[in-house]
Amino acid sequence: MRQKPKMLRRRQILDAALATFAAKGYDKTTMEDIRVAGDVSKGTLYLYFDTKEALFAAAIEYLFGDLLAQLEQVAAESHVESATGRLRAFLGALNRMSDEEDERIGLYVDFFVQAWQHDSVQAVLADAYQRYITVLTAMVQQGIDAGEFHPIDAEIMARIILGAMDGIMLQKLVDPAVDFRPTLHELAAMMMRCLQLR
Amino acid sequence: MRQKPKMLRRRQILDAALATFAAKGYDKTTMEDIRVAGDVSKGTLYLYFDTKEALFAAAIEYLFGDLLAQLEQVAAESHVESATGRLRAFLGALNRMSDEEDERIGLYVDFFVQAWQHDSVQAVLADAYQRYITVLTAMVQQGIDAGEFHPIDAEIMARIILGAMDGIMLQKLVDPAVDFRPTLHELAAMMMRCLQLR
Amino acid sequence: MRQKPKMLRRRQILDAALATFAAKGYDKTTMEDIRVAGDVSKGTLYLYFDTKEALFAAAIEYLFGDLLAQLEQVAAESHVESATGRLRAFLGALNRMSDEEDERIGLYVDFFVQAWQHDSVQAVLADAYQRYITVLTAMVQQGIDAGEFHPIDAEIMARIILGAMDGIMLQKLVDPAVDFRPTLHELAAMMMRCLQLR
Amino acid sequence: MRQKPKMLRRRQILDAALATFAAKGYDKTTMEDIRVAGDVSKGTLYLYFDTKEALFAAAIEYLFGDLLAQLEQVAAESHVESATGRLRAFLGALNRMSDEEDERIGLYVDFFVQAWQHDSVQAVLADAYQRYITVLTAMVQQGIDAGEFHPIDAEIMARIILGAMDGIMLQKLVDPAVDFRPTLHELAAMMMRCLQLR
DNA sequence: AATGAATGAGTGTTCATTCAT
DNA sequence: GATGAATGAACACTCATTCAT
Repeated sequence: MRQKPKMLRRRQILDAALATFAAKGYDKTTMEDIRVAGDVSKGTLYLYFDTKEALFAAAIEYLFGDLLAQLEQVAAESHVESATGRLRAFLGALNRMSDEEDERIGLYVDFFVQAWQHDSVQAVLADAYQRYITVLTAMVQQGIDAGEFHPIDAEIMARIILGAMDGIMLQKLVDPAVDFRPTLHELAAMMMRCLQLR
Repeated sequence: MRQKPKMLRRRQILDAALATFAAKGYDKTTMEDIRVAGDVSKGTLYLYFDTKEALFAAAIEYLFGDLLAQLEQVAAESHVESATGRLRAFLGALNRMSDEEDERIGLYVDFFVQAWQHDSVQAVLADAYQRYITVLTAMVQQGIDAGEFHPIDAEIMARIILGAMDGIMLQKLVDPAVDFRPTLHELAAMMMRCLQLR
Repeated sequence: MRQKPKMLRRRQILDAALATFAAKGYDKTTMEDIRVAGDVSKGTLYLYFDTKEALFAAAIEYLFGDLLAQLEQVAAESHVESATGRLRAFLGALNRMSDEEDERIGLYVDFFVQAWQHDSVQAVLADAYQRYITVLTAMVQQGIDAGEFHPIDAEIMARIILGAMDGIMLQKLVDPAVDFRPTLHELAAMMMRCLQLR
Repeated sequence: MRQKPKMLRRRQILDAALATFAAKGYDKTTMEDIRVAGDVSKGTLYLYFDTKEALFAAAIEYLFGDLLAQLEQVAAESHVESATGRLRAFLGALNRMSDEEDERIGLYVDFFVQAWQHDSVQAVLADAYQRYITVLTAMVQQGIDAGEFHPIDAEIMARIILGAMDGIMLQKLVDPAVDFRPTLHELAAMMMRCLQLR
């Protein structure tokens, strides 16, 4: 195939990898599957990524890259509303994202399993997760500082919220028929209720 | 090897399988690993379980077997206290169990990933998960019926609680240094606060 | 294939490996080649030898095994003759062996090259070579002690003799048409002449 | 990169190739290794040499080129001494060269192994080896003609001497700790002793 | 019931070589 | 002439599963 700008080719591979990992999981995905999905040669795959593990880690980074940057910016910029309003909006955004990622839940959970087994994956996922936690912790803390929320430990709160969302989506793997949206919605409402001072 | 009562031999294999799956995850565990851990021959392994997948599913069932029966009994029997007190006790029991299962978190998450990929695993895990949900839903419902809790959807509440616990433990895979006990503890407290009528 | 006594199967593989290594050299020989030559399955190959390198090392050991044992016994037993006569007989035996190993010269040289690159091969070859040196050194030393030979350093003499034989055979790889027998013969004669006291 | 006179670029590649082949052997050396060592592009490599095999053959030629020309000249020119003195000097020179080539012994032996497998390598090595033999044969013959040496077959003598030197160095691959200089020295002395008429 | 030797399809990875720029 | 991205055939090795004993 013709030469392409390196970054374009890289994306092409990462997109193929993500699609395949999302469909079959890390272990059942073969480099051959990715090769076919990405319409690249085996050699090219290894030209861009040293190992399957490295490709997986890169795919995680790639997937969370824009997403997190976006979230961080949103969290940093919105000066207008009350902390309450902003957190509510943020949770709404997270919920909407979860909706759209319906198909990728297996992949997300696989991230954790592979992080458990491969240090390089753990490093990347830890970084991404920490960024989620940091953003959410900051939002909660602002609410506390503004006197809008109960003075609880903001990071614990952040971990509860993110964990709960992940865990609820987990259920989809056990019963794909389940619609987790009402549960996520109720979770967000409940969290707000718990946080707010009366 | 001397013949053993079938059930004993079965347990021996399941224990070995659980220990190995818990250490290396489903995919990196080989039947040979299990053979060694269980001090059985290859042939015997297949005498008791048709495939690796079937062994994994059986291991899930085995692991949750006693546990769930116990929980269900506890939930059914304890007449004494208020619904509030009983739920509190139940959550406490769950938390304590989670503590002790520290080492098996990876395995638990792997259950979900394999359920995603293998129908037979999904069937078993779905059953176990449903039993958790059912028990917890019942306890919440009793509180509502007794006028102690807000009249929310009991199953959604159950799903939030179990999901949150799972999701919080998930974080351990990303950062093994994290101590999730305070988070779990705070979660339980918050759930009770949200539920209770004032 | 039917089960065979382990040692028989092992030999079957080693014979196939030796034949293939001798024909194509270590690097150009694939495990598949050996599999075919030995009429075994891939899996069986690895059941008996962990890696290609280990199989190569085992093949060296196997090849020199009987041979060296034989030589050592010959050297130890023949009480009858003079040291001169015995050394002459020994060199004659070595020459005859070299003759018959015509086809394997490439393999022998490959032993050295692979020993250079792989420690495990080096270890095995070093052991075999040392045994040759030890036997030959002993024979020379006996001649010196008996007053039949010049009092030179026996091990250096042994190294010269063995080295010269190897080096002369080396020439066959450069020009397969060359007949190294007269050269080997002359070498033996010359060595005897140099050693003997007049 | 700037254009260089063709021959300079060629040497740059050959030097890189020799260094790499000497370190890792023919088969473990990749064209990429040579590319890096030579600071050239992949394309340029193939611009100067059609295949890896051709590059190896060219490297052999390059390595022996000056060396042999030098030796041949030395052999042809030195009219002064007796044949005995000249052969002694020649062997001394060879021994000194061997000393310095300590690091390249693996490579030299690999020449023979690759010659065994690749005709093109064999052709080049055969040529170089023949030149060694020719030079040495001539020197021995001169000694015979001058009545200084026993009237033996000069070429056989040459083959014994060169072979012995090669074979003694071979031992270094089996035990890198061995110091072959005393052995080489003793070999030269012994050869002179055998040759000379008393 | 129990064994463990045997299997072979399948996997991640390498590397000499090509060719559009 | 020089480049380096792209290729794909080939390789060593793995492992779930079978079956003769």
